[in-house]
Amino acid sequence: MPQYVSLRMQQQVQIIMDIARLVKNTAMFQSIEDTDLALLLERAHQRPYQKNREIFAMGDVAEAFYVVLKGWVKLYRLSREGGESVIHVLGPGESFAEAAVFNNSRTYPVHAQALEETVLLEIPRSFFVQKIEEDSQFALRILAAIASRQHYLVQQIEQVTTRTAPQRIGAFLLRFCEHKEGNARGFWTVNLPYDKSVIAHRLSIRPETFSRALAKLSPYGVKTNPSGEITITDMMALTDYCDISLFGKPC
Amino acid sequence: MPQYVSLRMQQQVQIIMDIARLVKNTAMFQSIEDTDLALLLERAHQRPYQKNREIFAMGDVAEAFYVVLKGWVKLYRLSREGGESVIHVLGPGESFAEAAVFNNSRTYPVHAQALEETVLLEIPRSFFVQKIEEDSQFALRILAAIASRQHYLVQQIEQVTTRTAPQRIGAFLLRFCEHKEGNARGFWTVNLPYDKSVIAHRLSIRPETFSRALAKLSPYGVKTNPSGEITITDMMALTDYCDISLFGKPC
DNA sequence: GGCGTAACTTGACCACAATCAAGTCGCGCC
DNA sequence: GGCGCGACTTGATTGTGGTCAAGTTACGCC
Repeated sequence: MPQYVSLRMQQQVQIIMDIARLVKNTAMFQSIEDTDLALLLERAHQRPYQKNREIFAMGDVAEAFYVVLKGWVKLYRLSREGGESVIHVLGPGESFAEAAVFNNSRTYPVHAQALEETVLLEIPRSFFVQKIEEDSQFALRILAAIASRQHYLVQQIEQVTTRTAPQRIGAFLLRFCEHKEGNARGFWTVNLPYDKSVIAHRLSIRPETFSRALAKLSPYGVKTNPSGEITITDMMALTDYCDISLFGKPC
Repeated sequence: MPQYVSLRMQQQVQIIMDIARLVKNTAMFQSIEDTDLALLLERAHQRPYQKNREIFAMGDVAEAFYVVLKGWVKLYRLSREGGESVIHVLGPGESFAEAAVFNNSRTYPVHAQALEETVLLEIPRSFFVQKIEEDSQFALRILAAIASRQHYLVQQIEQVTTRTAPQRIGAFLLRFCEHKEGNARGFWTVNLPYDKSVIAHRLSIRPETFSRALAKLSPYGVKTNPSGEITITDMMALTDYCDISLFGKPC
C-alpha cells in the first residue's frame, strides 16, 4: 500500500521541516547552513516533557544543552529550606544550558523543569564541541549567545537589587510590549504566558506581594481586565516609573 | 655605557617576566603556549589606573577586555536615581569583560572602576578573535571561563534573593577561607582586601546594615579584631548557618 | 446543580533591612 | 598636641515586602 507509506513519509518530512523552522528561529542557529542543520537534526533528539516534569537537576552531569521547541521551561535553584529562586523562564526558540556543557565541573548549576506540556531539542555536547572545533564562526556565534545570556543575568541582578516590586513587574510587562509592536491607538495588551505565581518567583516576589504590587501600577496606566489580560494605556508613564533604559533587550 | 643599557634591558626583561607570570596565573591563559604568550604580550597593553579612576563606562564600545595584574576593579551598574548595584569585584589574576567583546551590541553592560592603584592588561578584541579562529582549544577555554562567570552570576542572584544579609556576609567570608587553606588550630583569619562599604555594596547591603549584620555572626564564631581583621573560630557552624553548598567556587 | 481544587486576591501582622542622624574611631597633617 | 577628614558604628524610626490566614473566583468533574 504505497499510499500509506507515502503518507507516513510525508508526515515525517513535515515534522522535520517544522523542527528545522523552529531551530532556525533560535539566535544560536539562525544562520546555520543546511548541511549542518541536517547533521544537527541527525544527532539531536526531540524530547517531550509533561507539565511539571523535571528536565535535569542541579548538579547533574551536563551532557547536553537544549532548545525549546514548544512550551515553557523554568530554570531555578533551591536553598536548603526550600526557598526557590527562579533564574530564568524560557519559551519557544530560546536555548538554555549552553554554558553548562563548557563549565569545568561540567554540571548544571540550576534545576530545569517544564512548566507546561513542552517539547525540547536535546543537543549532545559532543556535537557542539565538534562543531566549534571545525567552524570558528560557529564558536563566535556561541560566544555571542552566551555573552548576551550573561548580559541578561547582570540585568537581573540590577533589577532585583535596585528596583521595587512594582517597578520590576512594570519592566517585565514592558518587555512583552517590545515584541508586540504595539496596538495602533497607543495601548498594548499583554496576555501572561504562564501562571502569575511563576512570574512572581521569576521577579523574586511572593505571589501575594505580586498581586498587591500589580495593583499599585494602575496610576501608570496598567489595568487588569477581568478576562485576565493586562492592558497598558500609558506606556511612557510606565517606562518612566520603572526607570527602564530600553537598550538592554531581554536575551 | 654598556652597563647602563644592559641594566635597562634587564629591567625590561624583568617586567615582562612579571607580567608573563601574572598572565599565566589567570584561568583563561593558564595553559597558553609560550609562542602565543609572546604574541599576546606584544599586542596587549599594560595600563595603570589611579584609585577611583574609571576604566570604562556602561554603553561604551567594547574594543578590549582586561586582566587584573594588580589592584582591585569594581564592576557596577547605576540606576537613574543613583542607586548602585555592584556586579563583581575582581582582583589580581582575574579577567573581566571577555563576554562584552562578543556581545552583538559590542558594548559594556556595566561600569568599571579601579578601587585602588591598579594595573590592567588590556587585550584587544582583534587578538582575541584571531586566536579563537585559529585555535579551537583556545575557544573552548574561553567558553569555560565565560561559563563559570555565568555560574557566578547565577549564584549571585540566588544569594541576593534567598539569603539574609548576615548569611551573605558569612558566605563572603567563607570564600576567602577556601583560598587560604586554613590555620592549623581550626580557625581562619581574613583580612578584608578592600573597604567594607564596597563589600557591602557587592552583597547588596547598605554599609550600616553590613555593620550590624556582621555583629550578628558572632554566635557562629565570627569575631572582628580591633585591628580590623576578622577571625572565624567555628567554620562548621558558619557554613551551616549560611547554607553553603560549597560546591560552587567563587569564579 | 453541587462540590472540590487550584489560582489568585485581600487582610492583619511582623521582620528585615533602608533611612536619617549622631557619634566614635583611626589616621594623616599642620 | 589639636584639628579635620573619612571609614565605620550605633541609635531611632520607617517602610517594603514576607508570612499566615481567610476569602474569592474560575473551572473541571461527578
